[in-house]
Amino acid sequence: MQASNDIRARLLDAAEALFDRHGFTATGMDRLTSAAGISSRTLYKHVGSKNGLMAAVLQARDRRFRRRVDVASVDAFFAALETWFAEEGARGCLFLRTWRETGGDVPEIAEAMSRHKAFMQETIGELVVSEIGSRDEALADEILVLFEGMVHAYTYRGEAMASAARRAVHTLVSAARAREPKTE
Amino acid sequence: MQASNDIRARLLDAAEALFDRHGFTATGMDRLTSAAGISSRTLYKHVGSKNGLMAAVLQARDRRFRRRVDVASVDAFFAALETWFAEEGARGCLFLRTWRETGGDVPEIAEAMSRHKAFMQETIGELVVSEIGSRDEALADEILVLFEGMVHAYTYRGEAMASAARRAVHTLVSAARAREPKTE
DNA sequence: GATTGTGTAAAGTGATCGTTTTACATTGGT
DNA sequence: ACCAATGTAAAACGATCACTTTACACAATC
Repeated sequence: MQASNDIRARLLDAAEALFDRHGFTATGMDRLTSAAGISSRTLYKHVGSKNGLMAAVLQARDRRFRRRVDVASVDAFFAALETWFAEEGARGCLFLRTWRETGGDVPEIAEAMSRHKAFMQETIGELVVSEIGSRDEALADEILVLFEGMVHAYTYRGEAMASAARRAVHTLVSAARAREPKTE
Repeated sequence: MQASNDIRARLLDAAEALFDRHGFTATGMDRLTSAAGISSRTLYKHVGSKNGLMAAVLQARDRRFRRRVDVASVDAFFAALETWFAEEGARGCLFLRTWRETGGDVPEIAEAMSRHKAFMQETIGELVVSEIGSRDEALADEILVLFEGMVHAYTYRGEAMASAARRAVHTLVSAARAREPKTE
């Protein structure tokens, strides 16, 4: 059981790196098995199929991501994103990328994407409350656009896009506070 | 020559639709030839390879996109984007998607992506000038993040993300105007 | 100490990949 | 009338695809 967890963790780590770097469709099963150091028989025993492997990878990535952005303020949220990119590199949202690469036609992948994005929306909504003092879905949506924009623009423009997003989010929050000064 | 242009146009149209809908790697050459109604020999005579086809598709798409966003104000720019999405659907930036799907390893595709993104940056920079009265790279970068965010968030949240982006861009431009009131 | 579970290595499944080739029909210009 | 260009249909190319199967090794459990 412990060895089984080891194997699964090794597989998911290797698969996440390969899918992220080379794309889902372009990564063959032989590359995955040899990178994880396991046989193809074992891989299929554990995750059933290539789609199943991707779904497991996305679930693990989502868990890791949630831990990373468990912070108290909007600015800390964007700072956490910036740290993630600096440490792991930024190649765009793996959920969206895989969802689109498969034409949205793979249910397990579409659902993993939906869950992840719903969590992001809820997280930002709560951060807005702690910033503004009340729910403000309009502001939350604006910040969601900035979040998504930073994730993707960072891939080709780098750190400048992180600074831009943080400046913009500060301006938007200030404007919202001035508009509706419930707290302070 | 006229028939040759017809064939090429038909090929690029069909290929763009298939690549956009199903992804670059997942779309096979037989699907492309039968959708365009041409033989594989003709396809290879015209574009040389699958990568060459994608590069040609991206170049045509870039031309079409530039015509669409040839507008006079930042708000008109986002309005043009919204119209594009309403008419053609939004499945994320085809340049970024294809670039990442190929791991950034196909030079012709990487260059098409770079050219397109450089144009976007320059276009937004000029729109900021006409809005603010002078160059403001910081504001332009913030708007670029909003643009990229709208493109990708629209794929899973729809029109709400277009409204959010337009609200946010208005707030950012107003704040910049208040900060640096060169022209009125 | 036989059984059950879980692993490996490696060959084999048929299908599909991108690309080339062969053979032939149609066309427009000199 | 002929030649060169440009198209089609279809077979063939070897490679690779996701996935399964066969045969075997080493554990721990009852």
